[in-house]
Amino acid sequence: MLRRPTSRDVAVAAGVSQSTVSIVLAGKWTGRVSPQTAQTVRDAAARLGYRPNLAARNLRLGRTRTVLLVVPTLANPFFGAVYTGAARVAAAHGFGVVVYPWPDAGGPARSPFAAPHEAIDGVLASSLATDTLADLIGVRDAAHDHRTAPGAPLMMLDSDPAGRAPTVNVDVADGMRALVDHLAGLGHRRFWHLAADVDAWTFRTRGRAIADAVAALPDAALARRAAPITIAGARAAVRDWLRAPDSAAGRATALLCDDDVMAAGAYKAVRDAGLDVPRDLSITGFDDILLAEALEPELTTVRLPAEALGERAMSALLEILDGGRPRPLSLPGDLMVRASTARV
Amino acid sequence: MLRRPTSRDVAVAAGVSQSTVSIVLAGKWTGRVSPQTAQTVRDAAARLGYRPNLAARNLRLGRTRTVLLVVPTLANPFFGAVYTGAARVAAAHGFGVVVYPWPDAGGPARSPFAAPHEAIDGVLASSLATDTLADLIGVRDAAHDHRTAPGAPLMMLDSDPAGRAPTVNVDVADGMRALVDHLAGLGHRRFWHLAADVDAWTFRTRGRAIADAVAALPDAALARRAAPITIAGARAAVRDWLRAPDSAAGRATALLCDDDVMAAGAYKAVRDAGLDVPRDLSITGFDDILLAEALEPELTTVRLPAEALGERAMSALLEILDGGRPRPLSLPGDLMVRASTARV
DNA sequence: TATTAGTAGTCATACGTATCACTAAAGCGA
DNA sequence: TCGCTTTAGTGATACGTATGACTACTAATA
Repeated sequence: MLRRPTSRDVAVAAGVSQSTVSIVLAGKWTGRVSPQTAQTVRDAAARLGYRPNLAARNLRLGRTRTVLLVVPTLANPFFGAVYTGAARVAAAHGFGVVVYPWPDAGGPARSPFAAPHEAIDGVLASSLATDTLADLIGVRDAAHDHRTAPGAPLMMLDSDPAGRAPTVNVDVADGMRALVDHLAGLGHRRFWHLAADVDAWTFRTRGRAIADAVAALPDAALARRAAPITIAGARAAVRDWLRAPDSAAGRATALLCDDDVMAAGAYKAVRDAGLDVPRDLSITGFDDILLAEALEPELTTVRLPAEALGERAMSALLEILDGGRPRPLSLPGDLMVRASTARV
Repeated sequence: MLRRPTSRDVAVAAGVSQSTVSIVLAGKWTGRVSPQTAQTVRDAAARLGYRPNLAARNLRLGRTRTVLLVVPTLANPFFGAVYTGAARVAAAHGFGVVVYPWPDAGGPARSPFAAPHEAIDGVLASSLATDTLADLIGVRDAAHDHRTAPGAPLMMLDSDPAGRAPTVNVDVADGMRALVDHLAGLGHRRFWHLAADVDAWTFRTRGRAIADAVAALPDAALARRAAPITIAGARAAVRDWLRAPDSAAGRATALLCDDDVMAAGAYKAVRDAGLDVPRDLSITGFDDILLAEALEPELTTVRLPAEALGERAMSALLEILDGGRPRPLSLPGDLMVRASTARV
């Protein structure tokens, strides 16, 4: 019956005590063990294929060097990129990252901590309602001591900065303003905003930014409709809009979509109506997912710095774990001017 | 100094011993504790907000009820769907799933087990080279006892069934055959195959299936070129191909792409050449990602049952953990006939 | 009454690690 | 030789849980 080797097995093999093995393999405490002994221990460990038992280590230390990354869904590659950035920074600090899609998996009723990932030092959450999540996991006060969740420190990403947890965000307002300014520069004055029918900070912010930017233009008009974030949903909404434009403003010359996927649906509705993008209607998206470049014409949109966002958020969370208080941060998006926008 | 409550704290609050708390909260062992006592314990636990310490439990039990899901990347939503299916089945059995993108994060040199996720009962790996991975983590023999990784049981998904680990696959060959038959039914006889330049089982299988299916047609011709799985890469390859068709067969009337993304690139190359899809060239993809429906014309492709795949693979892995030996399994893909294929 | 069977719960222990408190030996100046 | 410091290592312990072995008590049977 093969058994996984423990530090005690290594100790026996190396002819030292278990304490010595632990000291050597921890790496610190140099000077407590002679170089020769240390080498003997390391050799024995390698020979036996020893790997520390993490459950035991975590129990002993009361921390796990693991961070939970909560994302709304893995169906959107944006969150994959956030993970990549976060994991890179975490790994550089000896931390691991566990991904948990929520509420995508398990549904809103099931707390992320109903999952067996509970052995966690901190939580990084993306694009979620801060306070809902904070309630679920119990945000750490300074009074709490340094144990594993619940009560783990919470860092938010792409979320309402007015919430209870510190945030790292994309400067969504700035990105939307760039889109509106780009369109205004092409002579557009009558705008439609196809809004995502999701109550999330990022979409509320996108809507407000459009309203503000258009309001700043002389003689500009703006109408707004909501639709689900799907190709079919956006297609239907824009189809109806084109058939029955709002009486006052008439048909817009530019359509700002909350999201690239909705823009894809808008393309279809425009074609359904026998019109052309961008000749009859300029269209913009937001996010710059793969889709944006695949569409014909290629979509003018704003690229979100997903990996950088993950990196900065993880840095901030690690700072919190070290007792720091990171300041709120905003990263700019990149305006990607492509072929879906044209002069009126 | 607030401390996270332990089972001992609950015991004190309920006026019983720690063992009793453990027995009650484990749920089994019924009959060992009277209903009244059990209720008292549960009340106390709820009042204190007690949550078991997983590190301690894992150490004690020698297992974690957690499975590692290794996927090549999270940039592809296919793997998000695999996760969703796998997590659903796992949760129903009291297991959690930890996602690890590999080699996407960390690179090939870094074993998945360099990450602090090592406390794991089994590994589910998707779309990877079985033997490479098996070497890295050490596939479990029957001789090993039931401890955490390395040496954890391995279950593969969308991978070579001839490898050392059991597999759950999409019936890729059948899907490709369906595409070729569909095209043949539209009168096509001259085919191009735009192959992914990635050495993976699924792509090798796609290529072989196309070759076999075309060979089974009378008077049919097939040529093949490789390209990276990107819009730009596929676009360039198809552009060259259209400019300089292979001497013998001439320009094909149907282009089979290994992947939807490559099909998106092919669309662009066809337009660049002043041609039309599907009038001048029918195009097919594979996978049915969001892109397929966004393209204009919508792409004929094969939908992979990603969630079902995750579900079945997780079931099989749990069966292995129970000492079973699941049989290899293949799930059919769905032919999605859309507008990118037409009569010659 | 003596014995057995069943019920309700407690005691003690081990999982594998990291670290504090300790010791034995050696070095060293006076 | 004596005290003092430094070096190199060991012993013991606790983290929080689950569970086998045990006990105290009650009820049933002979």
